[in-house]
Formats: sequence, C-alpha cells, structure tokens
Amino acid sequence: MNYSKQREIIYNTLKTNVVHPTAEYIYEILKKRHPNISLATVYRNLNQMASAGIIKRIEGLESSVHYDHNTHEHYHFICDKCKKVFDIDADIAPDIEDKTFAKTGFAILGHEITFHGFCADCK
Amino acid sequence: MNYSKQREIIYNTLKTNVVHPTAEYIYEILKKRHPNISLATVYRNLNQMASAGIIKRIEGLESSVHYDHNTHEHYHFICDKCKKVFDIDADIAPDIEDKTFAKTGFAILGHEITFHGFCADCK
DNA sequence: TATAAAATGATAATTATTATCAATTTATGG
DNA sequence: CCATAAATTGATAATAATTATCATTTTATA
Repeated sequence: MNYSKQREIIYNTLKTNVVHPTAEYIYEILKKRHPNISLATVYRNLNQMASAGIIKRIEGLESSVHYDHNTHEHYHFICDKCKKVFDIDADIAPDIEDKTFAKTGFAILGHEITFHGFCADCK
Repeated sequence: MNYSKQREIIYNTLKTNVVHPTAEYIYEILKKRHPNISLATVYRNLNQMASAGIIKRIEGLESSVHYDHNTHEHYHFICDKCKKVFDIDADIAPDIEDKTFAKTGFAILGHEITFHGFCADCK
C-alpha cells in the first residue's frame, strides 16, 4: 500500500471523530476542506484500511456500513431514536469465540455484537 | 393483518427450509410453483411478519438480509467459504442484555451476534 | 529521473430494497 | 349474503448504498 494524502486525511477524520461514521458522513466532512475529494476515494480507502486491519467495519447497525478506528475487541449499541452509536466493552461476553468453537468445532475468525434500544438521552 | 395466500406460502417456505434464506432465495423457490408471485410481495411479507414478531430478520451476515423462522434467542455463524448460515445456541452469552444494561443504563430492546469463519466442511 | 505500480476523481453500473399505484382479495356490518 | 372499506397483490419505477471502470495523476524505486 502506497502513501496517499487522501488516505491520511480520511484516517485522521475517522480517528478524531467521536462518532462511528459512515463513508458518506466522512465524505461530507472532508468536502468542506477538500472539495475535490471523491466519494469513491473515501469508500476505497476505508475498505482498504479495514482489509489491512488498520480500522474496522461495523455492519448490522443500519443499512449502511459504519467504520471504527478502534480495532480493539468491543461491541456496539445503536440508539433507535437518535441513531448514535456507542461502544460496549468486550467483557460482557468473555471467551465467546472459544465457547463457540468448543460447541461447534467451526474455525472462528471473528464475531460482532450489536445492541439496539434507547440511549440515556432518548429513553 | 389480513390473511393472504401469498403470506402463507412464504411463511411455509421459510419454515420448511433448512437454510436461513434471503428474500431473493425464497422468491426463486416460490416462482417454480407460483410463477405469478412478485418479488415485492416476498419482501413485503417477510418484513411484515418480522415486524409482527412471527419471524426474525438476520442482519450483518452479508450485504443482504436473511430471514429466520426461529424466533427463540439464538445467534448465527456464516461460513466465509460456502456462505451457509448455522445456528449458535444462546447460552454462549448468558445475561448479555442485563450485563449491558447494568454497565450503560441504556434501554436495550434487542441484540444480535454473528460469527464468521470456516464451517466443519470447509475448514 | 525513468518507469512501473498504486491511487485518484468522475461517473457509470450494480445490488438490494422500498415506494407507487391500479386491480384484486379479504373481512365485516347491516 | 352482499356492499363497502381496508388490506394485499403484481408490475415496475425509484432509491440508497456501494462497487467498477478508466483516463489521469501520484508515489516508490532501480
């Protein structure tokens, strides 16, 4: 993977952002300072970094994919009202992959847990 | 919700099917015996039954939504090679909603766990 | 610094899904 | 049992999210 200015600013936007944005959201932010950037470049780089393990894709929250700069094991909660995404600590489901391997014998390469409901502000 | 012949055959197809099909897959099966059925009818009825709690939507497996006639709490594993979807017993993550509520205070209305990797046949 | 590989922006194409709407089917109150 | 309203259908248009294409530009390196 070669260096690219665009990838750098996409990563920085993701990292300094409090939310767990979609590609579209990052694109909207970047457009203000970098009006020439293309939405395809944003998608391309986010997926490229996700493949390389630099960031993570969060699927199953909404129809669109969200991205997360935090690659440590943790889970997500999406508020059904305000649609904000919150981190949930990994210790709510200890050894879940080992347990599942013990039960099934499947080679488990990853897992994802997503909660939904109402956050503190919305409930 | 009124009775409809189409909803009945869609539900029966889902119930008697070993897999966790997508709307498209159900549509392809149904077309053989019911060539006039519309794909929109399949989507409409699956989502309608999911809203009513009669079946469940499984999101986060692939780009398309899968449906499940088993509404009891359980999780899913998708094989990265053959794309088959397997059930995982709920007891791998006991009291996960209570634990998450205790940590966050959020009102939790549901959660989903999806694993991926290689199944017994593919690994 | 010439060259090959990688990345970009613009945009077309694709995929999954939902919306629209006239016609048909279903439920029910008289 | 039928008239009526509400629900549902099939056909298809529309939308939303994402990926593919491709000529041009940028980056790494011999």
